[in-house]
Amino acid sequence: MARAPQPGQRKPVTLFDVARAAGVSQSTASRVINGSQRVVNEELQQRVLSAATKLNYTANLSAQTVARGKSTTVALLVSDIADGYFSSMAAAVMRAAEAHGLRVTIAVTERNVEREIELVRELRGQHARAIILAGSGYLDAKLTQALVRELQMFEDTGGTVVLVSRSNLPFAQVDLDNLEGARRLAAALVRLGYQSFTVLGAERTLVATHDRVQGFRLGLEGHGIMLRDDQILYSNFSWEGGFDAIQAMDESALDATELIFAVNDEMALGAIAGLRERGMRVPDDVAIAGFDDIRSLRNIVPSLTTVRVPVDEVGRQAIARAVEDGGRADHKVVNATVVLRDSTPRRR
Amino acid sequence: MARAPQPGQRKPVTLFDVARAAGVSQSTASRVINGSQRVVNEELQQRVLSAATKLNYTANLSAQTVARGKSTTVALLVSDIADGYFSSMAAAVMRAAEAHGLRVTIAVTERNVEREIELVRELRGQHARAIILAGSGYLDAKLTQALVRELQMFEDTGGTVVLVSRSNLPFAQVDLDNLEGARRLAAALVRLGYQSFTVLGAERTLVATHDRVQGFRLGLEGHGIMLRDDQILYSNFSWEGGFDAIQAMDESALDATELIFAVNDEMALGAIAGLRERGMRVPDDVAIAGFDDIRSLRNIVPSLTTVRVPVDEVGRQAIARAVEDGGRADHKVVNATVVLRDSTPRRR
DNA sequence: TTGAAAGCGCTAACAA
DNA sequence: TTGTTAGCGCTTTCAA
Repeated sequence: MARAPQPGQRKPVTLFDVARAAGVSQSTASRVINGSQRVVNEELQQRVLSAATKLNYTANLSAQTVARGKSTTVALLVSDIADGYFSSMAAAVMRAAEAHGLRVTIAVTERNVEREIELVRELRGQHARAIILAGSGYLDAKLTQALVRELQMFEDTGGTVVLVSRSNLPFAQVDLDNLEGARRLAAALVRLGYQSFTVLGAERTLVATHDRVQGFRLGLEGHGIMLRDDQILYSNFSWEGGFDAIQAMDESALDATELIFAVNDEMALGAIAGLRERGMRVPDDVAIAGFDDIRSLRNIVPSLTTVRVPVDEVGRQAIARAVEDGGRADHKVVNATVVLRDSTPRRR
Repeated sequence: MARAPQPGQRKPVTLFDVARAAGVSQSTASRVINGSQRVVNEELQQRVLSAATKLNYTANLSAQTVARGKSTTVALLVSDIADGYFSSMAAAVMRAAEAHGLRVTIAVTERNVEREIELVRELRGQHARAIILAGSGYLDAKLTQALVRELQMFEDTGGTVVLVSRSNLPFAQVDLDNLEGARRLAAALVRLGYQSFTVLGAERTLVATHDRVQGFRLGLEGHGIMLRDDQILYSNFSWEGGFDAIQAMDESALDATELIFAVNDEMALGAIAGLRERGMRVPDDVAIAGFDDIRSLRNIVPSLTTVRVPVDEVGRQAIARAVEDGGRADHKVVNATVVLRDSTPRRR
């Protein structure tokens, strides 16, 4: 039953009101305003439109969603919206979505798979058109299984799942060539004369960082340099992770390192802060490289060598996958390109 | 009429299905699951709950919104989600919202009032519980008027409008003490020995930046230093704005400047890049200070003097205003605190 | 305490 | 081309 409008609250103008004002049926008004295939008489069209304007009508999205059984909203799941990488990604996805007349709602997983699963459940209830999962992407078999189940249920009810930079799951994907990017970076650094490395990895269970570590290792091996396991330090996928990892390094290991590769820029920046704290200069005492090319790098001196991820392209591709409903398990790889800067000068 | 489910698509489980499985009426199921005031028999309660779990039921939010005539979603309007200030604000608002069981949808205005107005219209259609307007806030009378009209219509249909750091409109507000913060910063800088200043303002029409410029001016005047109009440079409220402003400064003006105050950190960082380009060092050749204390400042060397805006507190206050429906035109001021760092060393 | 039934605003199949 | 009407999934009043 209708609840009584609160005192001081006006009932919103509905399509019914518009139809009455224009002297047509509600269906005709619907056809004119929210555009169906059917064609409507020019004059009625005008009458409806001007009635809508006069009454200041706006469509009730929820009602449309209920009636149509599907919405025009895609959900973007990120770990942390305050992180430079994810906020750029969000901006890119929103830009791309607009071109398709889609709304984007952002949800934050806080790097927590349980929460991720819960969010997917909620989004199923919201009839989201698609879910774009950016970031995280754990290798943990059990949790992944639960997540996959939930995602599958989402697709069963008509939604599309798009994975960004996280592999091995049976859904549409936009992949970064993390492996190739890191491999080429390693090769370029060796060519610059670097010989001894320390890698700052993130949680082993993260697919993307795993690939970046592997790629870097392969790149070195391609030039006959072996990366020992004790030259890989695992930490959190964040600024703090990079900072802490450096703080925890012992003196001799640090001294033996010519270059530190952090699997993402935030970690690299944290590492730089950590090095500064320990009285070491970049690149004089140790060189450093990151991955992502986040926007805030433009403020860093010396400029940071990194691998650029074209977020705009990633956003476009993610939305493209989200709207093509046929493309289940469709796969698209976006290239990442090495950007050499001052933090890794030519050696000797 | 019901559309036929697409091949391969399962119809989502509805409350009706749950009720039938539990052998109760739909109303009872509704009361159990989506909690009304009414009390339900313990045993039925269990039956409904277990049926829901077994069937993997999730409520259809849109349907709830339609039936209830109001939603649990608050909308956050920001200029640019990739901007460090706004993405932190978004994170803070989302955190605060969760504690109240509210969803947040983020919309991007691209610093465009027309777009802002359009978004508010849409949100009225979506029955958003509240709209939080962060950033921008123009002084332009005509556009502001149109925006206010739209916001008023939003409130007329039962929503709450919350303005963050933008004044003089008849809605609930969370205000930063931009004026006081800037005033205290100026005072602190004079005490450090600075005497000649250049201010990088943003579009004159932005309320927040206007207050920051005024506050800074007042702070200087308090110590007998006058800020001439030609010592205030107006530019865009962004990194590029700061960069460009410095590029455009003439040599003599730059030489005469001991300290540059940019009305936000992004501009300050842009300005630093601009100075670097012109071969000037910070703080040796010129000191610099910003406003906001955005997260990425932790990567900046020398560290940047600024005025800290406690975004978490702002987010909490904004959500608090959003939920208390009585509080129309309620007003809350959040303090900003001066943080002196290496970019403004003691002079002489 | 429970259920039947009306209604939220909108869409779409069907008949005219 | 237009209108009538049933229905989307849910809430809530009202009567039992």
